[in-house]
Amino acid sequence: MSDILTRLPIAQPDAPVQAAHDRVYRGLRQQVMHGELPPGHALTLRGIGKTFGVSMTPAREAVRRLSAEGALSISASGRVTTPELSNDRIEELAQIRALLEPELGSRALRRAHLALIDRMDAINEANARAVNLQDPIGYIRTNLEFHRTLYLRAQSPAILGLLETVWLQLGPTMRVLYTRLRRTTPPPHHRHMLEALRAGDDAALRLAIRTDVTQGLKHLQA
Amino acid sequence: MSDILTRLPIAQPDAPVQAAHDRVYRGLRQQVMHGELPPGHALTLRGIGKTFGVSMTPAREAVRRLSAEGALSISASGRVTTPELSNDRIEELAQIRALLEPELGSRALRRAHLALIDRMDAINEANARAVNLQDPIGYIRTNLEFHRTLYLRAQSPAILGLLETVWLQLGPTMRVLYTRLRRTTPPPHHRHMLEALRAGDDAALRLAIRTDVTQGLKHLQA
DNA sequence: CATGGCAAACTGTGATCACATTTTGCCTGC
DNA sequence: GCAGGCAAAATGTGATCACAGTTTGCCATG
Repeated sequence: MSDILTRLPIAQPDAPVQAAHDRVYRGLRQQVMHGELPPGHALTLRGIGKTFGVSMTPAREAVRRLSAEGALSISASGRVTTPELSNDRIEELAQIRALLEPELGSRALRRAHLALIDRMDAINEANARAVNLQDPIGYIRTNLEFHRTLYLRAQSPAILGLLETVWLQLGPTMRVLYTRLRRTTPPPHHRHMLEALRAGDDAALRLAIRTDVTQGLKHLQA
Repeated sequence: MSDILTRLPIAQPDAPVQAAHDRVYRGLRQQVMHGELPPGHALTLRGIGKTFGVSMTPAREAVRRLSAEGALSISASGRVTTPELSNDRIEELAQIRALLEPELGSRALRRAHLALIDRMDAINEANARAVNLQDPIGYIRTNLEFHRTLYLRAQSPAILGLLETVWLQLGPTMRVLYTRLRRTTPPPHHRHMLEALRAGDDAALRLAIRTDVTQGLKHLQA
């Protein structure tokens, strides 16, 4: 049961032929978003190419695309690393999440049905298991999947797309955050979100989401 | 051919050495954001390269970066065009502006001073002149500059960066909008924004910005 | 006049290469 | 022991090329 949940959330039903640069892009993107790479981790085009079995050209395109989304930083001399965020930038990104995510939740609420809430419940349990296992990557993955499952219902691809780039930028930082504080209990506000969803309470849902988003990142401010 | 001539490195005393792909990126980005290209306009890598005097490689990188920001669309077969937005997507992007821009305005308000307001006033007059001249590109440019001048004061680069990608996506569409409705009066809410700024009234500023952003794009909904 | 098809032109993709710059690591001299 | 410097290795950049897929334009056919 949990095997399904640990799989990639975005499963393309019909994946025709993936261009090489797209395979590289997706692979790197998942590594960054799920916090598999620490902040400041260095990458090389030749190394990426070797990992994915392609030449430098597709690796460069994937890197260029990811750096445009803020998932990777490129130094003045062109070297590629995962970003190291300042506290100010983390605060800004948290603020963006606090603005966009309640809106997405509200839009999803109008279209939500019981099966959706049940699915979120299951993901939340997988999230709790990741907490018990002290598995930061699993924690980040299930946490994002919990939110994304709800927001997909909002039918607002532009907003969700923008939000995912924010998640991307926070990926390496969240890894540090969740490895450092070794939490022992799952995020309490996921329960509040589920309750508000069942009750159809828009204001309560917005508040629960905003609190969940804001609180998690507060702990990082050193 | 004059191929050799276009490839000769020309010594530029003042200009810092700018990577070729970055020059191409900036050039295309400005064309898109200022509405110099209509929605659906086709571009080719070889054509872009020729325009900027570079080979396909930097052109491809610039295009890849811009498509990651939503400034360009890439078809299934890899063809590059400016995006043609659906009404739903326009509504979403307007909603994002309505969420982010009041926040940026509010942050800027705390740091605003008289010289800033004067500068915005001057830009607004240039905007009015563009209206009189029926110059859509000038109108879009000065309109964005008006907003950006304010938001730069917010000292929130992450939020502003995200917002600029939204502007980018709306560029070609705004061109259509403003050429179609041939407005004869400048946007009235710019005045309200300036008044709220002078009064230091946060709530009034947020409302003025939200209205300005929302109203402009309402006219496009067919 | 409309339609189908086919060849030519066009276009994006990925590999490879030469080159300039940066980074690394070692070794000398103090 | 510690800088400083220098050569070697590593790295990103941009040009070029072959290739496959797509689009275009023209002509024959009905």
